[in-house]
Amino acid sequence: MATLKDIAAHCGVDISTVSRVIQGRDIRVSKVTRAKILEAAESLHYRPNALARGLKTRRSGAVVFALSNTTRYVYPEIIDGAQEKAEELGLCLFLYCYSPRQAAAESLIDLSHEGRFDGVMFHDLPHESFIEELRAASLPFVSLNRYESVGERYVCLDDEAGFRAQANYLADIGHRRIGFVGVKPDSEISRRCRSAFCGALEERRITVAPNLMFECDFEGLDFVRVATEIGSGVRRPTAVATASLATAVHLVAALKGQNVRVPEDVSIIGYHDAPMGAWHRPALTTVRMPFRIQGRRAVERLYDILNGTEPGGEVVGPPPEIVERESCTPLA
Amino acid sequence: MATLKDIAAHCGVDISTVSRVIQGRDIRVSKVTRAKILEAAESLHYRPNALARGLKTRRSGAVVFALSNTTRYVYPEIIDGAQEKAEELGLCLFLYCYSPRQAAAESLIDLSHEGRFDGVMFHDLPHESFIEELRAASLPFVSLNRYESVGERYVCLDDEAGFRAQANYLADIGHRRIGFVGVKPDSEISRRCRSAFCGALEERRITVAPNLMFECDFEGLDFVRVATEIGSGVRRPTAVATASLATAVHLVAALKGQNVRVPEDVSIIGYHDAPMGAWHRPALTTVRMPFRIQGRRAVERLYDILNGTEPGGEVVGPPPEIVERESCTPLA
DNA sequence: TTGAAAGCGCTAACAC
DNA sequence: GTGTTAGCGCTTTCAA
Repeated sequence: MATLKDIAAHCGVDISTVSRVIQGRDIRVSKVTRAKILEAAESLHYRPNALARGLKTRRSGAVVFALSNTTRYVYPEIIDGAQEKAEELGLCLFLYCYSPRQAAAESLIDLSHEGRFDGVMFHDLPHESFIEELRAASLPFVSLNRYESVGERYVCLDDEAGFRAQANYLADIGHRRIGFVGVKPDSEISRRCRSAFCGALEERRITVAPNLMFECDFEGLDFVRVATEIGSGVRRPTAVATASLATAVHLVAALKGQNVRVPEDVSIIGYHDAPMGAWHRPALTTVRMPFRIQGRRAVERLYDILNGTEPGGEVVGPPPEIVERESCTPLA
Repeated sequence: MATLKDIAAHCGVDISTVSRVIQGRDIRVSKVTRAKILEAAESLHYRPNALARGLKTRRSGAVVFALSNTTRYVYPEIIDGAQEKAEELGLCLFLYCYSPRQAAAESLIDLSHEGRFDGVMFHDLPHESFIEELRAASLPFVSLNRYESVGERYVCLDDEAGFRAQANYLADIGHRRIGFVGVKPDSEISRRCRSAFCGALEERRITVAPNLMFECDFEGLDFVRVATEIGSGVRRPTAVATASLATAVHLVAALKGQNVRVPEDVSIIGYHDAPMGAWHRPALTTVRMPFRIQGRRAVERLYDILNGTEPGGEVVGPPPEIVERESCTPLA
C-alpha cells in the first residue's frame, strides 16, 4: 500500500504537505503542488491508513450499529439509510452482533477502548443496565428506541402517530369491534403503543374490549392462543391491529389454523413495512414508518456527538403512512 | 485509557517487558514480574490499543462477514458460530453490509487497504467479478457457498447430501408425485441442488415431472404462479420440496390462496431450519444444516489463511438432519 | 530476565 | 506555501 511518504517522494515534497492536501481542509498549499499531489495519490491508489490516523487523532472513524439478531424486518432499511449517511460523512459503518454469551455493554465498551470504533447506535436494549454502562464508560451512543433512561440521546420514530394512524384507519373503513396484539409485555414501548392506539379509538367512542388486547411473546407460540381466542370468541372482532409486521404474519397463519379467513372474516393490519408485506398472501396492509431516514439521522447525530455538539433528542419524520394492501377490507 | 506505559510506570519496569507479558507468548519473564504486571493490567482495566498494535503488526485483528441483506433466516446461526470462534481466537468480528450503491468488492478492498480488517467471509456473491477482484487485491477471503471460481477458499455445507436427504425423506414416507421449488434461476448452486434432489429420487425410480420443477424469483411474486400451477394441475403433486425455508413459508401462504391445504392436500418440506420453522402454522418440516459449525469453521479458516496456511476447501459436517414437524404427512 | 531504541503511518504545532 | 519535528501506543531486535 502506498503511504504519504511514497506520494511525498514521488512529488518531491514533504509528507506534511501531502497530509494537508489529502485531508483537504487546508488552503495553505499552492494550486500546482496540490494538483500534483492529488494526481499522485490517485495513480498510486492511495488510501489513508486508518490505524495510523486513528492512533494520532484518537478517532477510529468507525461507528457501529449493535444488534442481537439480524433478522428483523426493519433493519435493512435502517442499515441502508445509516450506511448512506456514513458514506457521506466519510465514516465507516460496521454492524456488531453481540452474542448471547456476552454482556453486550461490556463487549462494546471493550471494543471501543481498543479504539475499534468511536460510537454506537442500537435499536434494542440487550439488558437493563445497558444504557447506564455505556454512559459510565463515556461511550457515545444513539438509541433508536425512546426510553426514559436514554436522556437526549435518541433518534426515534413517532410511534404514537403511527399507532394512531393505524387505529384511525381501521375506524375509517368502518370497523368498531377491534383487537390489538402488542409485543413484549411490560416494556415502556409496549405501553406507549397500546395507549396511543386505544386513545385514538376512544376519541371516536370506540373501546377495545379487554379480552381483545393481547401481548404476544415472540419467542413462544402464543400466537396460537391469541388466534384461538380471537377465532372462538362469541363476539369475534372484525379487525385486529398488530404491533409489528412479523406479528401480523404469524397471526394470519395462526388464524388460518382456526379456519378464520383474512380479510373475509377478520381484517389484519400490521405495523412497519418490509418486502415480506407485499410477498405475503394476503398481502399485508400496514403502517409505513421512515426507517431509512431514521438510520440516516442516527449516524448524523452520532457524528455530531463525536464532534462535541449535543442537540436534543429527535423524532424523525415524515409522518406515518398507511400502505393499503389485501389484509384489510372495509366493513360493509 | 491505560497504556503499556502506565502499567510499566506502575510496576517500575520497561514497557517492552509489559508488552511481552500482555501478549502472553513469552516465557523470558520472571514469575514475579509477570504476576505484578498482570495484576496492574487487571486493576487498570488495560485494553491493548488495536490501532497502535495494528499499525506495528500490519494486522487489525478484525475480520468481516460481508452481506447485502441481513434478514436471511440462516444468518443468525452462522453469525453466532462465527462470533463464538472469533472470541476464542481473539479476533474481532464485524458485519459489513454493502449497499446497492457501492461496488461491493471495491468498498471492501478500500476498507481493508485502510487497515480496518484483515479478511472477509461472505455467503452471497454480490456481482460477477467479486471473487476475482478480491483475489487481485490479495484480500484474504472465505466463501460460504461453493462456486467454481472460488478455488480452495470455501467452507460450505454439503447441500448435495441435504437435498438427497430431503428427497429420500419424502420417498420414505410414501410420496411418489413430487414437486420441487428451487431458487435463483441459472446459478451453479441452483443446478446442483436440483440435480441432487432429482438424482436421489431417480435412484428410487421416481421422476419429477418437468411441470413440477419450479424456480422462484424471491423478489417477485412468482409464488402465486407456482401455487396456481400446483393447485390446479390435473395431477397435483402429493408433496413439494423447496430450496429454502422462506420459500416454504411463501409457498404455504400462496397455496392457501388456492384453497390447497398443507399438509392435508399437499406436504411441504423446507430447507434449512430457523425459529420461523417452529413458529409457522403448520410448523415446517425441514432439513437442518450445520450453520453454526460452518460459521465457526469459516472464521477458523480465515485465521489460518491470515497466518499463511492454506488448507484445501472444506465441506463441514455433521450430515443433514430431517426436522419432522407438521407440514409433511405420510401418504397412506 | 530485562531494558534501550527504532519505527509502523499519520497529524499538527511551529518554524522558516 | 512548505518543511521540520515530536509523538500517538505498540512490537521487536539487539544489547546488557
